Order: sequence, then structure tokens, then C-alpha cells
Amino acid sequence: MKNSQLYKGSLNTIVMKLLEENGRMYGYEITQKVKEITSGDLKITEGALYPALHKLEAEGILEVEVENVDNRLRKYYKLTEKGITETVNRLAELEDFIKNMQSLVQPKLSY
Amino acid sequence: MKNSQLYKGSLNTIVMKLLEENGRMYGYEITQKVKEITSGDLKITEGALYPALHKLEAEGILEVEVENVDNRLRKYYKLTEKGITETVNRLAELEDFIKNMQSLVQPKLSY
DNA sequence: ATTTATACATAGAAATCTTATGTATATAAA
DNA sequence: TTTATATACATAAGATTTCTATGTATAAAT
Repeated sequence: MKNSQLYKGSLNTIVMKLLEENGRMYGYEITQKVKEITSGDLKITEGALYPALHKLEAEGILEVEVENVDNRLRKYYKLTEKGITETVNRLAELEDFIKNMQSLVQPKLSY
Repeated sequence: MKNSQLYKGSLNTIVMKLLEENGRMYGYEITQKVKEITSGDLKITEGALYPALHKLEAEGILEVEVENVDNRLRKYYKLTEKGITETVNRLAELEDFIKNMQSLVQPKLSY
């Protein structure tokens, strides 16, 4: 995802949160959205994203709808009910994680 | 380190920051300090910590001083000059990471 | 005509961490 | 006194995640 190792382990949480917010999205759209939100700072690679989406689908967190747009394939993903529950947990974990990291390194709170 | 995958990739940054703050520490001390700071939330396993310390040492980020205390071995680690420089970079990356994650998930800002 | 953007995919390698196990001493508890 | 807990190090095998590279294919822009 990036030079910094810190993003490791956060891909699923990011994807799930975006889907919670946007209802349904396709892979390429997710990469673009993340790039946009982080001002180009975070680039999700396809080699990470597609296997992650497949796994989340296999786990019953996501479900897929295939569509054909402009002669090109699109796979729209959205959260299942289980996925919605899981997303709530993941976001709580993320909040705890951020708090713990801030306790550990005490960065200047400038947001 | 924990049930949550989010901590993956953050171990080096945590260790380096603690050493920057405390001058020198030994492995076991680091595990206890992290447990204390995070109120038991984050437990660093030995299987993760010791290889990480060895790698940071091999990279010239840390240097070690072996001491014998109460008939038990202690390996005190501290940052090299290169390590100090690297730590500054890592902490900047962590700040960016946290900001990006907050942009992505917009958690309630209650700190 | 060629590059860029869109849109998916996978395989091999690298990196990180978990789980399990091992050694050894000191102290506290049963 | 034996056992469990705490202190203090270590590694090996496996799981998981991600990166890099590569592949297919269409559409639009240069």
C-alpha cells in the first residue's frame, strides 16, 4: 500500500468502512477513492486489494454483484449483514488502536 | 501483538519511540512498558519482539549493551545516531498514517 | 500509433507476526 | 517443599498480509 509499514493490517478496515459509507463500490473505485481521500498519500495496490476482496467475500462479509458497464466488467461489493456487524467491531478496534498509538507516541494533537 | 491486525507494522515504531524517550531499555522491559501504557490492551509477544530487536540492530538502528543483573542476562538497547534520525522519520510517518486513517473513517474526535 | 485510464486477476516473493517451544534464575504461593 | 509465577533471553514453523511483476481486455486521449 505504501512505503510505510504502518498500513499493514488496515486494508480490510478501510474497505469495510468505505462500503458502509457508500453502499456499494467496485475495486477500482475503491483505489481511486482512497487516493482521493488521502490526497494521493495512500495508494492501494491491486495485488493487495483483489485478494482481500475475495477473502472478505469468502468469509461472508461482502457480497458481489457483477455488472457490465461500457463493455467493461465491474464487480460491485457491498456489506452483508454479518459484514455490517463486523464493520462496527473493526471501527471500534481502530479507535482503540489509534488511542493506544497516541498514548505510546504522544504526537502533537493538531487536528 | 494482539487480536486486531491493525498493530501489524507498528512494532518497530513503538520500540524506537520508547527508546528515544527512555534512553535505553531491555526487551522484557519494553513488553511491560507497552502493557502499562496501553492499560493491558497491547501485549507484545516475545516471538515478535526479539527478532525485531535483532533486525533493528543488524540495520544499525539500535546498539546493544549486555549486562548481568541478579544473575540474569539483560540486553539493553539504545538508538544509534542513525536510529535517532530514523525515529524522527518513523514518527512523522505515524502522524501521517493516523491522519489518513482518521480521514478515511472519521472517528469521533474525543481526545 | 501509442500511451493512459479503466477493470479485473493471479503467482511468487518478502515481511511481519503468532504459536509453540526451549533454557535458566528468582520469588511467591500452596 | 514443590509448584506456579515472574523475570529474561531465544528460535523455528506456520499463517497472514502485502508487494512486485505480470497478464488480459476495452476505451479514450495524445
